[in-house]
Amino acid sequence: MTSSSISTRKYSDACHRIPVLLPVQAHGRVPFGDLSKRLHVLRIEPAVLEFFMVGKQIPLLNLEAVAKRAGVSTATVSRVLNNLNVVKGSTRTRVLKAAEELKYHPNLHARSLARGKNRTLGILVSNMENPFFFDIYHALESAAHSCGYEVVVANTDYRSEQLVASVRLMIGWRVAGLAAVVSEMDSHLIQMLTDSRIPIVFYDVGTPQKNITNVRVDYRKGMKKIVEYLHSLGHTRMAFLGHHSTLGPISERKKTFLETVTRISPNAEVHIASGSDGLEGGRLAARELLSSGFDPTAIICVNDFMAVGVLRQLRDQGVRVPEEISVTGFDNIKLSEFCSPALTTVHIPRERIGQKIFEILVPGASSDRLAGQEILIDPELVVRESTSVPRSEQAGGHIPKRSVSPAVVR
Amino acid sequence: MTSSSISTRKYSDACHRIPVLLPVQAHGRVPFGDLSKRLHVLRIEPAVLEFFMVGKQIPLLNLEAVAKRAGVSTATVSRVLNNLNVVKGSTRTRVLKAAEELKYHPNLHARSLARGKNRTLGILVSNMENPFFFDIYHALESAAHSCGYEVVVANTDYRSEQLVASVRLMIGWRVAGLAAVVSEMDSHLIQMLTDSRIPIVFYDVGTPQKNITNVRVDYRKGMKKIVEYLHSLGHTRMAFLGHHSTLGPISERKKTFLETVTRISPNAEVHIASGSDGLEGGRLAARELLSSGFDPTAIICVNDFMAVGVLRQLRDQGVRVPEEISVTGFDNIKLSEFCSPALTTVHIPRERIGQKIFEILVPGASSDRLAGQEILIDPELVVRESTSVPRSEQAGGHIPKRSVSPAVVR
DNA sequence: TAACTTGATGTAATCGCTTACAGGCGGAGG
DNA sequence: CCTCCGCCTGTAAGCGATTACATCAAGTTA
Repeated sequence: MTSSSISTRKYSDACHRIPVLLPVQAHGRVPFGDLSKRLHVLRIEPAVLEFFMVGKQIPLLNLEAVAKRAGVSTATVSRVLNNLNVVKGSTRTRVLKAAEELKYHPNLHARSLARGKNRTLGILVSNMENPFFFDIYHALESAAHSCGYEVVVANTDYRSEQLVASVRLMIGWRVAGLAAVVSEMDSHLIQMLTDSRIPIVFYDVGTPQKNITNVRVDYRKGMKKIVEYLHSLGHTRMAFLGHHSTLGPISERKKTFLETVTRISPNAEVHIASGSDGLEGGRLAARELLSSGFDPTAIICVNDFMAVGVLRQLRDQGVRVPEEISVTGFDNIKLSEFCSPALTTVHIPRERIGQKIFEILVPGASSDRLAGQEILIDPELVVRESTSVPRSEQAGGHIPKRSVSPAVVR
Repeated sequence: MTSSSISTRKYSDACHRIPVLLPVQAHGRVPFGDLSKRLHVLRIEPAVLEFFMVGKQIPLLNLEAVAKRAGVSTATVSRVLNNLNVVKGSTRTRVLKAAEELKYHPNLHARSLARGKNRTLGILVSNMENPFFFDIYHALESAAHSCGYEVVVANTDYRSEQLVASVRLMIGWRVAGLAAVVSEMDSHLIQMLTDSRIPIVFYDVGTPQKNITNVRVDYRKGMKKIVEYLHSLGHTRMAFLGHHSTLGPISERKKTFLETVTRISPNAEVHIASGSDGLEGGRLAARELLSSGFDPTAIICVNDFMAVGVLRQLRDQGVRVPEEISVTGFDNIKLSEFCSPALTTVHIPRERIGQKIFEILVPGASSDRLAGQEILIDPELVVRESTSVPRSEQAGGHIPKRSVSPAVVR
């Protein structure tokens, strides 16, 4: 104990978290600069201090505690908890009892780290509020749970910076597989995912590669079915209502619409309009469309959400559907069956897509080799109440016929 | 090299994952039992074999690789990546360059483990498809992201065994805080969560404790507003449509309905009916209600989802809303604004709830001390198109008045 | 210049778990 | 009886980060 010099230099890497400077004493004098300046560091707003003082989370029990209580080694406890059947029955029950009494829950981070792998899948979706995305997520999760896998979701809100953050997160979590069901993917991110060597499934974006599979729905076929159906009813003045997205599926629907119309109904008049996604988007777009001078007999919407917004707006303006204008959606979300009038739309089998994604991501979940391929899924036309023969034909004395096409009715 | 005895006994704990038994040779003879019996173990279905052969995930780069490339120690790399400003500028850029080139992503499991804490919050919801739950989740996530926190969701599907699994998972992940926005919580689980010492927020269940906060909406007040409003319009034959749930909020709404009716309108006739949750539930319940003999002038639904189902069913049966029957919902989900007629309902401020939950869970996010308390949030009546004076009054020559009550209109 | 501080970085312990490997022990084979 | 096998369990080395402490050079004070 040399009382000559007590130099308590306290240095910590974690200074950004608990920035405490202890007073420094050397030869009994105040060294170097003004001490009060340093102590100032300690004068922190109470709220801020509390924020910084978020200490280590009180550690829960660990394997060792259980092992000690059961009188065995950590290895044995681990073996019991992992259901390795190499442990003697009596030891096993003793361990389980100890774990139960201590209310032990294994630390999954430590487990993932030690195992070097885990049973967690990630899924990126643009908008969980949209039942379309939800259904895929839900089907994926069901399949996963039945095989002991977990699923973590990231909702990107259609914001690409959020998407980047989510991708980083998923890679950081070292998920065993990742499903990207988003519309805002760009090549830079695809590269990042490829590099990560995590098995990936893209929905509707990109091309298959080594660890990348592509699941896509044949939108062209679906849009063709709609246009052909409307054509068979006799519609010639059609408006297509899209939304502002330059990306794949959306523009593909628009393109197919145009192609099909010009092919099967060369004399048709066509109008293309856009709004933002969602209910309000459809509503506003419909208002603009009706005041634009173009007088459609049918409005083909890029998805059900917009279509429901359109229905709402038409109703407000006193336009009867389908007598005056027919409206169609796309996706067949649940809502489309319950809005009024019920929506004629195209069904996309979300459950099958989610299931398929799981089979692709988890090797051994399916007997087929699916990874690295492109998987195409067929949509179906669903005819409900929002479409009928156009008003000119009705005026001409035709009886509105509903069973014109061989469409599926559900 | 003793050629006398080559005993290659291969034993591995991981036998449940890669159950390979190598042939055993001792003194050149086949020992103990029939060798073919053991080799049989090797004869495995190819698919199964592949399943078991899921090797270690190819390790991504780790800190050490980056450190080596940059010519520094792992400590320095860690300091750079954590933005500790103790590192020299030139070193810093060198490290960042190396990390970039190697496409390094830190392993978040290792980070959580080493730090003993993390910035992840968990949220349990009964049904993400219900926009009510989604909105809370979404608000929570927004608040979290703006403070560098992540959010993981677990969807329990109203299944209690799923809830138990999710709680286990969250505890295993050592989330920094957990929001339980579920209706199927039981005391056993609450105990489990209390024991975990994780900060918890319950929505509408349980009582505040040490690490448990309770956020609840004053449903009584909301239901009172609805009944009073209908009463002021002149309704006297009201039906309440609930769903089969013995739990808190649902039965509370029913109870308050009954209390309020008997208090302010003692002569009213009342009918209580039930269905399952959701659109179909409402639809079926409405059908049963109408064929029950009771002839209501107003149907008060326990939530908007059921109300929309009811609207749909009434429309199918040719009953006009609100002229013949008024319908009200509860929650003010987005759909209630877009269905037809737009629904009179009670607005629950989900954004504020989500935001509040974050402030409670993360110490320092708010200046108030919120943890361990009970927080009560006020709902508001939203009058739209689905309610009006009852038909008897209309027949009596009254002019339907919309502005009877001081309700908020949005 | 001696004594001390500061800045920048390396060394190594640690987080909680998994699992390869090393015994100990009892029973079967010869 | 000796040998070997298989069952069961313990020991200890990782997994990939964080961070307390040590170190060393350069700068500052008196």
